[in-house]
Amino acid sequence: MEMVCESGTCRPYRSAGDAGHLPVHKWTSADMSAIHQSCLLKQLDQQRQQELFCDCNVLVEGQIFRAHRNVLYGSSGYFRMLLSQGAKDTLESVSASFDVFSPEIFAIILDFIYSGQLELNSSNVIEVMSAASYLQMNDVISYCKAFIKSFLEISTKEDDENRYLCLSDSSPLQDRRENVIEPSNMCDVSMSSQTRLWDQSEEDQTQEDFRGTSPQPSGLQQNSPPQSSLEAQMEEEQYGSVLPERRRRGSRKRTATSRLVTEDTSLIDLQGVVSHCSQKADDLYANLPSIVGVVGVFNKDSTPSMRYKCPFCTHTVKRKADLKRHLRCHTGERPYPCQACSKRFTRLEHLRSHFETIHQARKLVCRKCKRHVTEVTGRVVSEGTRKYRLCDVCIQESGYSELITDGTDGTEEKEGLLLGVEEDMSENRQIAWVMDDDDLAEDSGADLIIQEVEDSDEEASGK
DNA sequence: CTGGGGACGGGGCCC
DNA sequence: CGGGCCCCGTCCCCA
Repeated sequence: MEMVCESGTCRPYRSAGDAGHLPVHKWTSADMSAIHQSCLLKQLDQQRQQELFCDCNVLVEGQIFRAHRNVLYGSSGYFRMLLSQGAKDTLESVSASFDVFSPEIFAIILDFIYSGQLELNSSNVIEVMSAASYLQMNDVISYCKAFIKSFLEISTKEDDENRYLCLSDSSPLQDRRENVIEPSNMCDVSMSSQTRLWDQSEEDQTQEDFRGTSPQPSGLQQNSPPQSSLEAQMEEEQYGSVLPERRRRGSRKRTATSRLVTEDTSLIDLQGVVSHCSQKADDLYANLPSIVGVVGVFNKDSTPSMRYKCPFCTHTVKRKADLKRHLRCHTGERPYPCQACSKRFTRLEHLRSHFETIHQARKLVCRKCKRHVTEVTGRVVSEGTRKYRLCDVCIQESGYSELITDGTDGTEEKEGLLLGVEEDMSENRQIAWVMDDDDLAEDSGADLIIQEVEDSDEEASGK
């Protein structure tokens, strides 16, 4: 028995069970599967080019792309959602239109869907990745990330003890590049993508995710990009080996400080890439391609609204300045260090809020009884660099009253207490003492010194 | 174990 | 466009 691929591109196969013939090659099931998928994909691509059985029109900036809905369904989370909505109308042609990426970019995406060949270069990779993010094509995103990583000649970065980004001196650059995909004009991802194209279990899981988190895409309307699994994917990638402390703390989007995962090229952290390349949000922002600015949302009165899309996640913002601010959460940039405790912040207002709360006891609330106090009635208590207020009642109840000086020999008392703090701090223990408001200004950490620094500067000074 | 509060990060938007 | 305010979500700590 001889099996011949109809496309004529595959080599003939002779069954080993055929007594009359010895097998030409010893094919494994994996070979067979790959060949079958390759042949099937080629067939579908031929059908697409001949517009045979195409049941889906994709309109991109006025240009129509004909495709098969089942292929789109299997390749893109966005189309999966879109086509799921119209699943009952199986006999009617389905249309979708986009203005958020160019026809050229979509052609690259569509070629990838039908061939597994992704034509990436340095000038289109961001736009392709952005489009892939919109279309929820994680394979494409992963390979774009890999491409960028290799293109920028990046290496791994590691979290330092301060949980901030720094260059790792521990491993040679060469070693760290072993798992990097070298840049090329053609990024061949055919087998992996094809294999995943019809991976039902994964598809089910993905769809389950989309049901839970994504807004429903609508065919002819331009909506904000659906919540991609990219974010979850990136988060998962980021924290595959991230410090547990960092993972536990922080807000819902802990995107700033993370470790680059290099064991697998599919687990490449673009955010780490960007950070490692010492690109501040300003630089990143200045170099963003035009695709970042998108018209994809309609106001309530149906007028189009311009929004700016982050190239690294699905987030869109109204103002470019907000995008610039948002980019800091991807770059890990924390330009506002607290002079009192060395904690760093992405925004000046966060630093100010932190400083006033933690180091200046600006809250006129007794920390113990929560009652409102005044500058006079609320005495400032200090624990290390931390300060807070206690009302007179709570001070007496807590026994801190013994530490209050009568003003005549207060200097000695305070000096003694301060010395006591230092001694106890050396034993990793803290002791409280009471200060007047005037003491705040004298305390080394009392005045907020706003000093915008770069991470690299801070690291250098730290070393 | 659980609920409340504090600290912090991030988005929207006004000035 | 930057600064700042407000709001909300998340995490951690503590009673």
